[in-house]
Amino acid sequence: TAQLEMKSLWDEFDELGTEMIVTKAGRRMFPTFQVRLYGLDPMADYMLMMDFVPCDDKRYRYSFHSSSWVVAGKADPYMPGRIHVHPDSPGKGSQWMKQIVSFDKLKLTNNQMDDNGHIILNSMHKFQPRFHIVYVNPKGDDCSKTENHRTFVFAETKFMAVTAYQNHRITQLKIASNPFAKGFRDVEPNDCMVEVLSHLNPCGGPSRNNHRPSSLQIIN
Amino acid sequence: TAQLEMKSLWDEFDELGTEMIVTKAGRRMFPTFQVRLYGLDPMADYMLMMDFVPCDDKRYRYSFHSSSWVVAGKADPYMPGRIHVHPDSPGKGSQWMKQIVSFDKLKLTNNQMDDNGHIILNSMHKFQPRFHIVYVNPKGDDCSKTENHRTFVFAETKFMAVTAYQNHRITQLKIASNPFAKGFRDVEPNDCMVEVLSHLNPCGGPSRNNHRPSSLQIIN
DNA sequence: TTCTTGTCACCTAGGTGTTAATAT
DNA sequence: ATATTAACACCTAGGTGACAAGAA
Repeated sequence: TAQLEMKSLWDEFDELGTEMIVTKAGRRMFPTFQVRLYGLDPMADYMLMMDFVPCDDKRYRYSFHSSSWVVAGKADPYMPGRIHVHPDSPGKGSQWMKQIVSFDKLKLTNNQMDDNGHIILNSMHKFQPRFHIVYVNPKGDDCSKTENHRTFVFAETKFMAVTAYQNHRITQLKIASNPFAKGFRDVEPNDCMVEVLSHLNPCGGPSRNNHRPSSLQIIN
Repeated sequence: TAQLEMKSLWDEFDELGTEMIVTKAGRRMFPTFQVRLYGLDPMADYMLMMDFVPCDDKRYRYSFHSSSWVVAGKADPYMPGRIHVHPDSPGKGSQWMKQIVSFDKLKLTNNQMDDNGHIILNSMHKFQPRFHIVYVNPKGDDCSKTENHRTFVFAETKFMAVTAYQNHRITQLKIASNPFAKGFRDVEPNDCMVEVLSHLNPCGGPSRNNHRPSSLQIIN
């Protein structure tokens, strides 16, 4: 069995409509897809992997008027998606279970010609990440004889691929929760941010920010 | 078989008498111990590891008068050294051979109570790094039946463990060749440095350095 | 109009030797 | 005297959204 890490953060994003940036060079996901595993055979070898499937065959655009995503036609053609194999694969069950498994090396791109092994997604399309555990048979590899593959889908991790954020509330939640975006935080985390930052370091301290004026800014 | 990477850089250090810093928190080696492997069974599993053995049972001190290391007594007691297992272990022969194997996660410490898994060394003692390839038998693990272990020693990688550099020429060579010490370079790499920097980026460009006056400094 | 691209300041994270203070 | 420690400025390396310019 597999349990999604940071589920409450994923839920917050999902309620707003998660967006993930795709770039030519490849962009990491945030939140990062992380799972905790239970019930594996400690001695057996497993491959862990992820892929992404379209949620529907529609293309979307963001309506700033209604602050929501609206259908903008039929989906662009989608090749059978690439599979991202966790770099620690193959590994023993005991190894995978003794700590959280993090897919932080996985990157998303919109470059159909990508040769860096990144996951290729169509922008303005909706995707569902999937997580796979594959049991590696040591020798007698009788294909399709035993159940050797298991797939997990966490609905709260679905997202819209974008080249630039559309929903401003998503942008703000990313800035508030992603440590690498700390440079864009305008105010110190206080009362009104508690529910957002409770997933992370609760004592983040004030941020310094010189790129834009702000009356609440703390300069030190 | 195994081939030492950056051998010419190791040789330069060895001629001066290599020194490696040990700290309580753990310090990486520089140069990093890296090898290129050949002749492994592509399908077989191997563990790759390193350990460190004393070169002698002496304790040294650096004589600034003679600019050399002199014996300063008998060696401090030395526990059987820890073994550093390469984090990609176990891995298939094909994996190990398709790229340089780098022990850049290995750290040296002088803290006898270290619980971070770092290599514990006595300061002011001389050590010889060793590299081991261990063949992992899949099932019938009859111990000491077949030769399943191989050790490589590169004499040019021996070094003195220190808490602070003693030989100033070693300090200068570290600064000139370690990218992380670029902040201490006083002059741009030019003609007289070619043989040192030929192992690294030959077009390093000038460095900016404000912590000490220098008539040759380039400010931009 | 709508979407994409490239550059940038600002971060996180962590590897350097220096230096002054401390220990032995 | 000699050896060790801890804080520090200065790097490498790379992950952020903002922004202006470009493309469709």
